[in-house]
Amino acid sequence: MEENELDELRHSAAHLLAAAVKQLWPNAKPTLGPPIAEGFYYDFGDLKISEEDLPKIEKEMAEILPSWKEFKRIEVSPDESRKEFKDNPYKLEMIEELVNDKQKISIYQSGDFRDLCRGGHSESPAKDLANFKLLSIAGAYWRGDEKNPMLTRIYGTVFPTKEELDKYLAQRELAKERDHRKLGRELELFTTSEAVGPGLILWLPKGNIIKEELENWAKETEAAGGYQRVTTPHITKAGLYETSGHLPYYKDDMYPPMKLADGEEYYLKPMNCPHHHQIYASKSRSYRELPLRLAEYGTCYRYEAGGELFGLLRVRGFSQNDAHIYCTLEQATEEFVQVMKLHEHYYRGLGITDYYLEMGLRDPKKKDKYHGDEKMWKLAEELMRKAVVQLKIKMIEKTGSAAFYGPKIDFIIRSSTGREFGISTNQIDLYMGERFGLKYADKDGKEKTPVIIHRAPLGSHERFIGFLIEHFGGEFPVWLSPVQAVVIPISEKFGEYAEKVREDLKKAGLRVEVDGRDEKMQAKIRDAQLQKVPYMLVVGEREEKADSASVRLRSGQDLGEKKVGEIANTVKEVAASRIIDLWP
RNA sequence: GCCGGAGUAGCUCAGCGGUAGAGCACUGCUUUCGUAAAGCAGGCGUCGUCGGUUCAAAUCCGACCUCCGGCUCCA
Repeated sequence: MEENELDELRHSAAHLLAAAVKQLWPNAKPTLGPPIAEGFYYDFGDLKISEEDLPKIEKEMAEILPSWKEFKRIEVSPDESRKEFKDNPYKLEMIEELVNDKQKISIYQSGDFRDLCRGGHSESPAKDLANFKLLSIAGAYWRGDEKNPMLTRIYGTVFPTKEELDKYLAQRELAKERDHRKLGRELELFTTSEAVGPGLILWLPKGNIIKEELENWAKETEAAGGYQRVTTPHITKAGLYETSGHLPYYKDDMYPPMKLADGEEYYLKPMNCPHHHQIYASKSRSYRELPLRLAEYGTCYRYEAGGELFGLLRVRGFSQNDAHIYCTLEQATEEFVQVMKLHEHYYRGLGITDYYLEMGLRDPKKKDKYHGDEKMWKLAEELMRKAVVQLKIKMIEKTGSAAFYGPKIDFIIRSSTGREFGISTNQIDLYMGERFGLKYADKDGKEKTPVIIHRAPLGSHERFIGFLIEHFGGEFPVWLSPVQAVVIPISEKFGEYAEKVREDLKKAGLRVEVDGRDEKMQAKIRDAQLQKVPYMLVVGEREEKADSASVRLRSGQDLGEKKVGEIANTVKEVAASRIIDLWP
């Protein structure tokens, strides 16, 4: 089915939903009901319902549906429409907008239900709309503006066939199973504590292994890419953010300052850039030093609004895979290309194939929200576009989502559950160098201001690991697996041999545990399986005699008996090469 | 921050005015086992916090905190 046909189907289902709601709650005020990526929603004013009402609404929808032979378009005059929707201030507002824009006003009628609508419906709704399902209920601001009243939104979906609907619902279930918050608890990766504070992640030993492995990878990769590592403190004087210009924009999103006895105010750092700029400024720089690439897993704190917090994906404290590249204007595009390639290198390594770019541009109606002159904005955009063109990565544009000091390019990656993660923000920044008075001596002896590239390919540990958990469903590649192998003695008699196998593998640098509990082998396999341990090494009499272990992969595959030396070498190789396969 | 929902054992959840429950996990004993759960026994809790109503509150009411579904926001 064509995309717009699917949209028509979904938009039609939104009408059906509104009809059912009107039937059940005559005072409800339908507002807007568009199709969205995975279905549709309809927003209602003056409707107070809960999830338990959804089946009732579905039933009503099913009852109404057979009477919907078609959508009939009726053009009406402004006055007629004002009269018809006199009780619905939201529709009246839309009518006035249509009148102002000199647009025709149309009403679509299906069965007994009439709705103000510009059209785009299925041809024979009674037939087409059978496979719908209401999914959830939520609040949403009228017109998406938080100053407006809160409406009640009902989400649903519809598909041309029952098979497609079932498939979609199964996918939703899978995503639920893979939710990083659920797996994070079950696999003992991270936790939070009310005593510590919301949005502040406590990494458990197993989660910390993933964090450190990633960090080591980034350090290695970036060292090879010419980055130098630095470390900067977590707090800083308010003046630094006055210089950067962030303070007026982000004061409310920062933890309030600590006031010292001498009157000085210190903030927890919400980003690393200004600190790195201070390192740049610590001595006089020559063009010969450029590009100067300063990298740090910098820990930042942002006081995100309470309702924003979400597992590992939106937190108040996070460690960013951050770096700033100081370079000449001529070097900027090539450096930016390298940064993009670095992203792709990381993604390839983790089997992430589904990603695209989003370019954040200024909202042309709100130019006073941004700093810097027209020329600077145009040039920054141009330099970044030049880089993107070379890489042929799909890019969409989004007006209004630039930083206050320049356009930006975000990488959006999609996990195997379909969830999208905005993972890294990149910029060619022609503004902050000036603002911080950064200089270098050029060939001709003149002082010039460096261009600054901001980049963080792996985003923050928190969000990136949140992504990885869902992407792999907890089945991490061997190099990231907190426990790489479990030795399972089939009875207590082989406990000693199991310990010896563990020692041998430990010597090879692997993370191995022995499950020495007084349980049946089947139970131990089940538990290792639930912990998603890549290798289960079963040992009994045969293995003890042969200095071997029977290898079961978490895929369920039984590789049979292998010499301990071979297992150690193979697993060591698999881990060291950071591949995703378990047994090449 | 806003709308809606929820907080009971480590986890999943039942109980909804009259002395706190189950399964899993945990501990002990029996069992010594060949590729996804052996059996028996035992300990398990300020029922999110504070306040109120009541002879009596996990249960009813209020405020706050935290979490969940969204909205808005994300340097």
